[in-house]
Amino acid sequence: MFRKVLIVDDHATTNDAVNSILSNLGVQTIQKALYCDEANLKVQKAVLDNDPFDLIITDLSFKEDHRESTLTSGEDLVKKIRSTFPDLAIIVFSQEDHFQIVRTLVKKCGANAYVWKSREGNRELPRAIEAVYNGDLFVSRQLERALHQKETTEITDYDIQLVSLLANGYSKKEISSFFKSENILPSSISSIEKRQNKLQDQFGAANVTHLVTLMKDAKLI
Amino acid sequence: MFRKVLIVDDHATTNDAVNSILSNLGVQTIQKALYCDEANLKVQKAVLDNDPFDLIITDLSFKEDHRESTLTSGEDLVKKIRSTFPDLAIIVFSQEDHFQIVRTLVKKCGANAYVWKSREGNRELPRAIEAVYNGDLFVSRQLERALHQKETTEITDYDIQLVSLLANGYSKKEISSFFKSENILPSSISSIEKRQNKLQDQFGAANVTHLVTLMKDAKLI
DNA sequence: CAAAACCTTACGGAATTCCGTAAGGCTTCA
DNA sequence: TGAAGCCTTACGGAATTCCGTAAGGTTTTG
Repeated sequence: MFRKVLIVDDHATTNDAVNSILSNLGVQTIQKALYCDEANLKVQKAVLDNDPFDLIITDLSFKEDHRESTLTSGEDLVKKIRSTFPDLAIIVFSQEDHFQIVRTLVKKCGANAYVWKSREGNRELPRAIEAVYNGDLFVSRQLERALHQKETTEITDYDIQLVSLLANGYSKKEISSFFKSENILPSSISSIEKRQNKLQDQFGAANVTHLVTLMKDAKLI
Repeated sequence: MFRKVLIVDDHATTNDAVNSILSNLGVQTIQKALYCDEANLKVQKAVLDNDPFDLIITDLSFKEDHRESTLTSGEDLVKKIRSTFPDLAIIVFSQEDHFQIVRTLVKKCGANAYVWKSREGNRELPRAIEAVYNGDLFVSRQLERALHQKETTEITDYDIQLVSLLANGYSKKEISSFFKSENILPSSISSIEKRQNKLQDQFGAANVTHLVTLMKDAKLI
């Protein structure tokens, strides 16, 4: 079983519950961090002390507070840990359930498991810990389709960036200029308009404001 | 101390942690509900059995699932319980922290306490339970200003309804017609335009799409 | 290799939004 | 009681978006 585990969550209730699960599994050393920078520091310090963590269980969303942060989300933390410590096992334990987020965390950011903080979360987390310890990938049953189903109308990073810019108040003219300056293709106003129309059809949105609403509800932006 | 308590939360980890806190406080009977309709049913059944609950601790947001629901949020549940059982103590235990939501839950919906699921949530919850048992109102220290500070540029229900309609893809023309048909004043296109401009200034939004984004981020819509 | 399909870009007209000004009514204050 | 301030509504012009069509290039398919 894992020897030394770090729990990263800013909800004390979650920390206590995960602590119990780890104790029941026989994990010897359990530490906690309440925000991402603290977690990153603890991981680095542990390596310097020649007593590294071998598992991290982290949430994705953290409450912003007065601290200056370089890592503001669980996703940032997962990326950072994966790039710095390629062998450190990472379990994401979050209530976020959108397929795009799951796919990103597991396929792009390199998490070893994604456990949905659902009603069955307490039962799935021990299973995820065992699976990851055995070298297996684990994703909550309800979210497995996120990794397998190939959607014919996939949302691309370009789409997300485009709608994010629209959501942040930029006009299509301004976005076109920005894309041209950043060498992001396609960059014409017409193309942006057509891509937006495509997304509106896909989401059944009446206009761009509605599209932004639907994509925020789906947590794509 | 409270005799019989119902915990309403769809996160098993939270349920377990709150369960521990209540046991430590000497609460004899603790039951759980994973969604709002289940909670409402349990409360009604307990009254019929002549063994009612005297406290409910509930989250606000619940994951939608396949069930047909009449109560889809903690706010719905709080309103329902307060209108049906005026003396049943209600504690809201949520990670939602926007002042408007706190004000609504406590002042309009009649919750006896609002505890923020923050890093100090585990320490504040026992204090909230004691305070409510003693007949006092309790709100997490960081959110107390929600009840006291009188904002000069308060967001009204009209504003929220207006922006919700904009967010859902309706044009100002359509909204004007809708307001006229529902006898909601003011209802002219000009007034709607001016009210939207006022909100855009207030939030520092570049356009209506940006306003919707900022108000969703603030969880006002 | 050629045709079909799709993407990018441009264009123009209709529709809507943005922006500022103005008039009348209501509320507040001196 | 009257003036000042604010709100609601209307109006018009400028700017932007919406919508459809078209041309050229690229990719896919037979």
